[in-house]
Amino acid sequence: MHSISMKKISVKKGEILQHKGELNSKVYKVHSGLLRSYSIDEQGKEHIFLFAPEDWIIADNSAKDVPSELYIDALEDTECEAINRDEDLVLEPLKLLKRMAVLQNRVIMLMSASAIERYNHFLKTYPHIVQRVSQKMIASYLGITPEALSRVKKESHGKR
Amino acid sequence: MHSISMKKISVKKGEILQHKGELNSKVYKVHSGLLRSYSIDEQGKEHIFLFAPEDWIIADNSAKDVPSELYIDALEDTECEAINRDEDLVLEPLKLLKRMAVLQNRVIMLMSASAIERYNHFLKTYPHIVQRVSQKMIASYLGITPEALSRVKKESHGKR
DNA sequence: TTGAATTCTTAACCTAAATCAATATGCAAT
DNA sequence: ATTGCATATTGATTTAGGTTAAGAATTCAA
Repeated sequence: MHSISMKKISVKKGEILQHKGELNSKVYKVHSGLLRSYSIDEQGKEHIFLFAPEDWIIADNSAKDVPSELYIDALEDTECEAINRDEDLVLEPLKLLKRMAVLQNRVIMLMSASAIERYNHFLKTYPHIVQRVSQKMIASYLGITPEALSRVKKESHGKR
Repeated sequence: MHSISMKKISVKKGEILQHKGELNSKVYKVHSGLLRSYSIDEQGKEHIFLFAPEDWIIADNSAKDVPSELYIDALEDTECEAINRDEDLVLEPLKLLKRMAVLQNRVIMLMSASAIERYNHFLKTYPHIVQRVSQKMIASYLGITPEALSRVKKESHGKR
């Protein structure tokens, strides 16, 4: 038997908690503040994978023996704790299922909804995050350019 | 203590195992054959979420108290077993992590890769499935039209 | 085996969103 | 306050992929 390790961590806005390519990546549980995970593609473009505000859990989900795909950094000063991936599995199985649900929704949205629809869905689903991050970040999360988001917002003024 | 329930199920090609909107959806472990999950959007368009060949697990991942988003049906005659979602969590935690990894990859691909790139990635990642399903199905999985896939294949002839 | 029904390919045209570029607005640091 | 820098908006142009349509190739049922 071994005791469970949970390191408390303070991260300043802008600090990178985890780099792409790292091997035994951790799971982070956010107590206060805001973390995000993102990838950078071959053309150097950033794509936000997930926002993690208070009480969310964020991690790279690559297989354990494979280098991580995602960076994780802080969009606000953040207090969180680092948990080992296998321990997370045992500790909070229900949160893990919830994360799966979020991912499933994300895939469905990306495959079947237009930019406007994705934006409106985002507003409804994450009303608290919208005010805390830049348009640029939201656009990146939606999989569109900031320019496209700006135009989309103008259009939807009429419609709601 | 309660015993774990696992029902063996035989599904004929074309049969629907699970409908969108169902409430306590099951997790299916495929022994032989091929299942798929898919959604149908407001315009009536089908989007394949996942292929599940031998030894894969397929399920709707919506929150337990929420109606399922996905249909599951058989692309080939299939032998599988139905497992309750909470039991699946305990039984095969490592497979669950693997499913997360697959989903993460899928999101990254959808956000940052072109149709050609997604197709080539699919070929590399699922070489066995490619031969067993129609172009139409692959296109649907990739999030493009069959016409676009046809074009993409012609283009990549030169390149590899 | 033959007809009917999908599926696949190809082409012409259309549209949503990307790219490029210029200006405007906001914000942080001195 | 003033400079500098990132963000946001707007416009002009391009492009990847969607749509429509028609023919060829496969699959399927009787």
